[in-house]
Amino acid sequence: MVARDSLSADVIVEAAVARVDSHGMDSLTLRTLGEDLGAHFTSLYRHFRNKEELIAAMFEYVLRDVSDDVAKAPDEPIARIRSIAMAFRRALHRHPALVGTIVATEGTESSFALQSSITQDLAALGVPTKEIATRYQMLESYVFGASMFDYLGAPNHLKHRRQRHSSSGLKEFSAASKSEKSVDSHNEAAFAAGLDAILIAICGK
Amino acid sequence: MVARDSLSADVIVEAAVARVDSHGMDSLTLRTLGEDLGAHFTSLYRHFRNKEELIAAMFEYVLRDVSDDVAKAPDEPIARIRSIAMAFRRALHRHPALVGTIVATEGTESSFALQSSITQDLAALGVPTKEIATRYQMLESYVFGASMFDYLGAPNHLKHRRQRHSSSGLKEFSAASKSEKSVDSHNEAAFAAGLDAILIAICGK
DNA sequence: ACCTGAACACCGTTCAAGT
DNA sequence: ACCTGAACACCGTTCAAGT
Repeated sequence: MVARDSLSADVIVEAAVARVDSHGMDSLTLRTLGEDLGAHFTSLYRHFRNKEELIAAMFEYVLRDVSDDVAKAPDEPIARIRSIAMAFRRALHRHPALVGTIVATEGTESSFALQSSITQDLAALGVPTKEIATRYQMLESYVFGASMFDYLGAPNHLKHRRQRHSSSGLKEFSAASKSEKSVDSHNEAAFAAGLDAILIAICGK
Repeated sequence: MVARDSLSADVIVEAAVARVDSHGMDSLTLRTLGEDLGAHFTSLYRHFRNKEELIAAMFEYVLRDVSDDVAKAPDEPIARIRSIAMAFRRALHRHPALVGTIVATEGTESSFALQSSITQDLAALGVPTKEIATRYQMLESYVFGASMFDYLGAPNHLKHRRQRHSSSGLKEFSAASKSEKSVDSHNEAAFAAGLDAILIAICGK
């Protein structure tokens, strides 16, 4: 049905990302994806050994955006770490359903490069060598963890969070739950504030 | 096959939790669970409208442990919030595969009670009313998010994290990745330190 | 009333068959 | 060499049938 060789790993990954962006991770099946591409679903196995490998490629796809931002990050270690963390957050904010792909990855080249870079920044700040692993992990768990939690259920995460705020019945949450937009800005403000708190903790000697 | 009325919602939930504890969330299917219970898998529908409802009940099951600890929490607001957060963490540490159940829940009575309690603690500390929602969310995203990230892939999460530390090739991570036990204690130490950082940030005026 | 069994519409994955 | 089609072993869910 489809033109020969019109399928490539890149084309498939982009279609997969577009699908989860608009319909969520649950809607990603080989059959629906094949339909999006106008190809028989079994032909996807020519480019990916299995679904897990496709999902890992989707994660790499979002990491590519981050790498561009990292190149422009400032030199001062703390500002640099914050900048990298925010770049991750922005990438996931653009494709919230992709938080579900963090699961699958064993650790990619790009992620090791970032880990190495941040490790060096921490060392430059005078963090004792034996504390670096724990400090790094505080950052990693926070950035990925908070994003996972915030974006869970994408693309309906804002609707869900808003509903939860509303049905709590607490007056303190009525402003935040006014609209999906206000939920989103509260989300992002809370993330940035939490990141600053974590940064203060991990960058001290 | 099974004795009449031997099945109850509680029995099913406990069997489901036992299964995910030892074999992980992926292994939880109605068919395997029915086999564990010696019952036909379709008979589970007599107690839960669907699988999602069963998973919500599993989440409530872990919240029950937390409630006991909350009753014993100190009165001083900051210590109290820390104590509640650590109670959550401990409950999830006991059943790491249950982090996957956080997804499904819309917000349960128990969770609203905790939200209300923490909201009052923040108010007692003099946090401005209009900031409470954001502060609360910093805590919620941190506690659930970091735990989700740390325990992802349970019950093999320690093996995976250890592998990732090892294959990073960074000398700073060799001590942490010595054994699964050391990975675990680094995990928990990082969580506690991050929690303290978040607490400082959210409890200030 | 409670449990079983067959059936349905979906999955991911494999592999022989077409061109 | 590349794509298709049929088949397989699984899912969650529904519902008529047994007792």
